[in-house]
Amino acid sequence: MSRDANKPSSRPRGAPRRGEAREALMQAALELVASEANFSAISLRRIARQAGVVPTAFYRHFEDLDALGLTLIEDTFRSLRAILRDAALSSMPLKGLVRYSVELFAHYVRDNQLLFQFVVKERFAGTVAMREAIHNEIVLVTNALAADLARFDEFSHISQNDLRVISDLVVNTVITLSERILDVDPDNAEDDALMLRAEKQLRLIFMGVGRWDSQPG
Amino acid sequence: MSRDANKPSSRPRGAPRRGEAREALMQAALELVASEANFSAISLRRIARQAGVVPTAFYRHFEDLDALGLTLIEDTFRSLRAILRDAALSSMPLKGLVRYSVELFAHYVRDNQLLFQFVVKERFAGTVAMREAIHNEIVLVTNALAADLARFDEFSHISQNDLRVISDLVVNTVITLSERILDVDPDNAEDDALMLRAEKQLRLIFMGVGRWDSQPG
DNA sequence: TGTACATCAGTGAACGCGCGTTCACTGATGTAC
DNA sequence: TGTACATCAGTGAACGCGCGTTCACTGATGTAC
Repeated sequence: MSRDANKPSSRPRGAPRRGEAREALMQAALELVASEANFSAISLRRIARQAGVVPTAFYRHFEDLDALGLTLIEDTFRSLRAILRDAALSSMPLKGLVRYSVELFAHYVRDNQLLFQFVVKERFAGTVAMREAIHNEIVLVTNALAADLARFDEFSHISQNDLRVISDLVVNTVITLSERILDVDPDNAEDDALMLRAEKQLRLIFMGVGRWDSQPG
Repeated sequence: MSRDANKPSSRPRGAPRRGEAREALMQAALELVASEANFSAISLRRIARQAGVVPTAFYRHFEDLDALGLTLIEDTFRSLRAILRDAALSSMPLKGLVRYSVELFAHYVRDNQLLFQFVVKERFAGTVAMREAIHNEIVLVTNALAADLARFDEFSHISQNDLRVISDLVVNTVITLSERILDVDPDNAEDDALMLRAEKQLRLIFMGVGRWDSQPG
């Protein structure tokens, strides 16, 4: 039991402490979106209620709901970019890279379930601003992957453009994996099957790359 | 000019003729979803207004908005299944199949732009019932593709399970293509680039299949 | 061909509700002295 | 260490609005005779 719980307080039970409302609103939005259809289906008032805050307090932290949504997207990808940077995939041997990457990514999606659920839903169903923000971030990830692949000798026969085409296919496959992981109970056996399938698909793609000729004539 | 336009009528200009309201409501929903974020963001009253019908008329044709959404999904896939059946891809030579399939599908998506836009948006952002309906239909398409592939000699060394893994990757790649086609202006040059990229990705996959071994060990 | 009637798609008024946003306020916290 | 004050996060009442849904209705269409 925390000390606070024993002290008399004018602050309602469960309400966020001063200065924590912003985080509480973001978390509340994520929770509601995860349990409902999507972001446009939930109201400012419900988010405030879930955050334990009065509706008008919302405006102290965000201009409107759009601003909150964009902040959630930015946060998700800032964190994802950090993970991908720290993973330093390009310094690994190609052998084993696929399995390692799939497991890393799957764990990361699980650890950030609510954020990814939000992004998956808003990627096509969000406002134009949100869709563009997500799209731009995915393009950045794809470009980074293409640059990483270019460092491997195994891909020296592939043109820069084709490396982007291949990276695009890889990224889409990994996105599909994460969409599926989010649909499945965390400690379900199905989870392993999803990862195994994605792994097979990525190995299949890289097998094709071995035979690929960037200058067909 | 139609004869109706010359006859005096108590029916308001633009309002659907008797018995056409159901179609008008479905079309109105598609138009509004295409111009807004998604289905959950539009109201029964706006759909009725767009259809040129009074809100209560909606209940003559659908129990609620959910029922309308599910009907749109069923219609989309009934039509798509018919196209794929008639295309009879499995009776074609494998050579040239990729280009033909990509072009067929791209044209079909363009011709049914509003329906596909609806499905793309609701695939992850819809109600549970809508998401399940879409998911089940995609599984059916994937199974059908696996069965088609099994008829080719080129794939005789692939296990049934691996054929499904491969079909899944192909279907996902084609879904991604259609999502992108819907984001782009119809007579834009970018359109060809999208098709070319998808074509390359599919050829890459089938190159991998040539080297694939279903019994590694 | 004409008439009486049943059907039922579409109407229009009305309801209570949750919504986003405004406004003046309160009172806890941090800072200057 | 104590006091006065500025800041500003959070409050609570109030507003007008569009919403989904109900209900009794109207009147065009198709059918039986």
